[in-house]
Amino acid sequence: MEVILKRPLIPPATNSCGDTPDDHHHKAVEKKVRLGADDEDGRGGDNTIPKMNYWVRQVGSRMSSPDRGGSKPAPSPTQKPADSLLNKEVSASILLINDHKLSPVEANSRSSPSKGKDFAAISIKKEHLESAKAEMGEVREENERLKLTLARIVKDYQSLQIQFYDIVKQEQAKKSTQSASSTDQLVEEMDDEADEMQVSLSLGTTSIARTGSSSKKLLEDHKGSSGGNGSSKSKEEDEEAVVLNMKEGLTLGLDQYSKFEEYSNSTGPSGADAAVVPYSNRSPENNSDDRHQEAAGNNKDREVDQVGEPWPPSKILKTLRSNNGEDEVSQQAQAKKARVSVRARCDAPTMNDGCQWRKYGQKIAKGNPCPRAYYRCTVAPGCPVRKQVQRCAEDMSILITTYEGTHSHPLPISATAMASTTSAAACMLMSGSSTSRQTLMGGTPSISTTSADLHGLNFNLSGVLDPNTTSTTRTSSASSRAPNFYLSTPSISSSPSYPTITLDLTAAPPASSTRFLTNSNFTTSSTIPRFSSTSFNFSSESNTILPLSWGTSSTSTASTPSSYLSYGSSAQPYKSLINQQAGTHQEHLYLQSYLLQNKNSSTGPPPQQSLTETIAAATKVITSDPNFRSALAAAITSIVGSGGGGANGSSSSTTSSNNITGLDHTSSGAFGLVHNLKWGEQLVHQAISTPNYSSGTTTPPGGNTTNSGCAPSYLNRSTTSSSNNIPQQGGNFMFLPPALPFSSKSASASPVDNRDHIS
DNA sequence: CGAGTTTGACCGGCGC
DNA sequence: GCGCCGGTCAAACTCG
Repeated sequence: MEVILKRPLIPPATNSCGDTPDDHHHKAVEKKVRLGADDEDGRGGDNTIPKMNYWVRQVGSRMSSPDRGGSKPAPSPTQKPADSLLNKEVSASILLINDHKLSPVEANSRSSPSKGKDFAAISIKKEHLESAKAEMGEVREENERLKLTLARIVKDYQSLQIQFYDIVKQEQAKKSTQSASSTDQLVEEMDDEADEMQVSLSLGTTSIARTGSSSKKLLEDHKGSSGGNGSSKSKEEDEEAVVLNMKEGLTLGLDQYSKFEEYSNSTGPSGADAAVVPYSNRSPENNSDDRHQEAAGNNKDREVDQVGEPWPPSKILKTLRSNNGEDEVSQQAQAKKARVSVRARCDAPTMNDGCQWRKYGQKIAKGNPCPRAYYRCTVAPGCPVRKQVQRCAEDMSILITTYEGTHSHPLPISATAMASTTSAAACMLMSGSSTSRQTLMGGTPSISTTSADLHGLNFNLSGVLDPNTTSTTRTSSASSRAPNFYLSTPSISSSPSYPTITLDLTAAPPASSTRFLTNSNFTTSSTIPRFSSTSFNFSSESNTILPLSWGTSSTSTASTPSSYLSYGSSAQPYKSLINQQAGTHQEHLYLQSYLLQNKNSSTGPPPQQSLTETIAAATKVITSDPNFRSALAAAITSIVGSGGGGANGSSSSTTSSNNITGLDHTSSGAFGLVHNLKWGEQLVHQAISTPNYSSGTTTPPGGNTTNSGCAPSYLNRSTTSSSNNIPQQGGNFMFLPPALPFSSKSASASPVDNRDHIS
């Protein structure tokens, strides 16, 4: 499986366009195999068709991307999976034809004017056609080979997993004669092992709900059998569940952290009898269960278990300890308390990350004159995610936002970047990062500090200190001197009970810092909402801080006091997804394009970069953790595809629509894909039902209407710019008009925080 | 009037 | 046991 997933990640040799026929070859094969996997799934669930459309759309976008001059319309949104597969065949041929720059029709039509002169050309074109056909045949052959390989691997995996569960069952049957607690422990261990087994396989967009529920179902079955009533669940059912589970795991997603939480939930107050709550079916009340354990006895009357029975906090802990053992408790507690801290220069009260937050408290923390504000996610009731916002004591321009928890709801697209980044960081934090460091260092272990020069940014995995303490200031000053992108590990954190990973966005390489200061007045066609500025200062050394306009407004709202994020104000808020699809055709550009971009940065105007890419790069580093590397690889590759767009931008050295197109493709595509990977099923759900978000903030004290809150500039790009630059490719996604527009009023702009500026 | 913010009080964890 | 501290609650308040 992994071979298939990793396949497109192999950076092929690129031509001047950063794309190769071989590149196409890989993509076509990979996508087709992907479809084949879905076909084998054979269930045709709700998530299947959108996935198909997604892949089909990718091919379609390639066909008609502007720089390729294709014109074939993409398949219809209602295209069925079988048609999609058929379309793959057609697409492969078209792709190959595109590689040779001419379609057969073009070859015929253009050959008429001067026949004698063009005779050689025609023959050449015929040769191209022949070679294209030959390549098509190769693609088909390799497709078949890969399908066979996939089938064989699936089969092997099935048999292995069946054997595994048989062994587990046998052991369980033995141990069932012993104490019940030991049985539970075995089941937990089995759960762990099963989850571990799935890490490499459960790359599933499907996932959280179905994989989780099915595995839980399996575990329930085992539990039931251990209790003496297991005969009701046959082995065949178990195996079926295993197979189902495994097949679902073929898709790509990032659900480990969520799974971890779910797992935690399943080991809740009632121990082995805990109700299993599928992730997607969690009600807010169920979600509040997270808080039960997270709080671990924090507050008085809110401890209600899933059947409504009150559980005193102490009892929860006691039960947890008795059922799972101290280690597991601590592990869960750690997982619950994993935090991701984002440091960024931001003049606005809070960093607008696309989510809605409600402030529920404020406290003066020790060692920092600036109060720390506590926010709770209000996108969905009961969402356990909290964030703390505090200004750095030494540098008031640095805003430290610490996220905790995982969203229990589909996220607005504008929020997916930060959410995926923080989630990935939390995953890395919880899964251990030593190996990832090695990976980054090309196999050289480095405990204290590891850096990777990626995308022109220096990434440091270092023992940076907890941002929530005074030691953060040392980090800040350090980052000021050494423009590194810090990903701190909790190993040296001064608050060991809260392992925190820090994404330090305050620093940038001096040589390229100007790129982050680019004032991106995109001049596009008049209908496109224009950003007055999407600049974002990452440089802590240069004090040339441009006015930040995170929550930039569209042309229609530019004169209004409140500024809106483009996501909400855009007429077609979901087009970013389309861009995403269109943009992923450059996913193979990977690192080279960025390196190229860096090389070219001195010769041309600075390319448009944004926090998008920085966060994306951070995600890259974060997810280099082996547990998630394979799952995230595609996402990161896509993210780096934004570098491809940037590279194009640097070469074209304009802010023309083409350039913007590249940015749109890539930035939105990057995070859209991340989102798609991580919340794959939710993505579809989102595209259909997620309410429109206008998460802009209120006007800051300065009265700058475009300077509203720190929001990554990609939030603007990914949405506003997509109005008419990107061909829609027939729209394989169904984008319904937002039914529930969120208020544009900020939930996070706080006068208190404004006071921070004064102080 | 509802939604969001403010702010003093309260609680639990932790170190001494 | 006591005090400190981080985190949270909830009534009062503000604002649109």
